[in-house]
Amino acid sequence: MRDLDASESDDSDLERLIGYNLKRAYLVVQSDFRNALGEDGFSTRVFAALSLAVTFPQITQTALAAKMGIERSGLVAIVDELERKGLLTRMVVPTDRRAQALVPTPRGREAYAIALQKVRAHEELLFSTFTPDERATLLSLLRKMRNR
Amino acid sequence: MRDLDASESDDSDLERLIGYNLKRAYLVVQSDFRNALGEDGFSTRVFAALSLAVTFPQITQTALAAKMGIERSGLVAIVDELERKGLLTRMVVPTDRRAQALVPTPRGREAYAIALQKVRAHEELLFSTFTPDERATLLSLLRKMRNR
DNA sequence: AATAACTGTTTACTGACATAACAAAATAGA
DNA sequence: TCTATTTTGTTATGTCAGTAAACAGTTATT
Repeated sequence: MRDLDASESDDSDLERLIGYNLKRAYLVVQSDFRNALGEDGFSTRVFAALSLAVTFPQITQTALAAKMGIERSGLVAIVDELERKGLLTRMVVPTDRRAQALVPTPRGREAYAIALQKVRAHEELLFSTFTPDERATLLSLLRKMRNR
Repeated sequence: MRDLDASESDDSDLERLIGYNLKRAYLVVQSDFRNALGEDGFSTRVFAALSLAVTFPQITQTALAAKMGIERSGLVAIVDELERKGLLTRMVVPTDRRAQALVPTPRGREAYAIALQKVRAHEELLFSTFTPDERATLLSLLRKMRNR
């Protein structure tokens, strides 16, 4: 799904709204992401979950959902997928029998390392026309938005 | 749906990816948008369609879909909604009996003007901690992304 | 001991898209 | 001019990402 917009910079109200441009830019990244990771690759959210599980091993599902900014219920399917693929396991937490500690398997760590490289290469390509300065600026402005 | 992320700047791989930050920033804007427009307000895509119909009256559905970057089939429901609310009409194109020219009604123009003001006020609030320079920079970087 | 709160889960729902097929109409090619 | 191709709007169907509500089991509070 390429960007079909023929008249690129038509000077409409819409084009002057940050929100609209943010959405369009996000769709560009999103649509390229999967194709960068290939057929068997993760969706963005599964990649994000795996990344956080690798970075914070033994994280609980509630904590992970909070970090991702989604509901606990939504995380279930994501963890199911990663567990089914043998990339992480739900482990018992001795101190709290309700909770599940998410622990990446060795294969999970491997798969993540590979995926991360692909994602970085993908971003490298996507932002090849951006100077390092522009990338850093964009990153920090987006971070600032998240923190309101 | 507020941003539940407690540890704001945990220095994970994810936080260094532009794509991830873009997605999170987009979700912040998206979730605030509807609530800014109130109960009876438009969704982002309906607002976008109305905006373009007002800016380019008599635009055809195919052209509008192209401008929005979505498929023609997806636009049908959006135009249905706007027509049902009496904000625009599908008019006959004399030169091509297949096409429908989208023409905003006076009420449509009014509703759009009001909504646009609300959206702008919303962005003003959302970016209240941003300098004019930062806003302009963010806008131009996002535009640059869209054009690859 | 009783009540409240929390964890992971299921189920059902929504919104925002895509794809494929279609009839009616327009255009291009022979 | 006749035929074949393309285009327009539309319907039907499916997918993906997410929410909300309810639930059982467990832990915390009072």
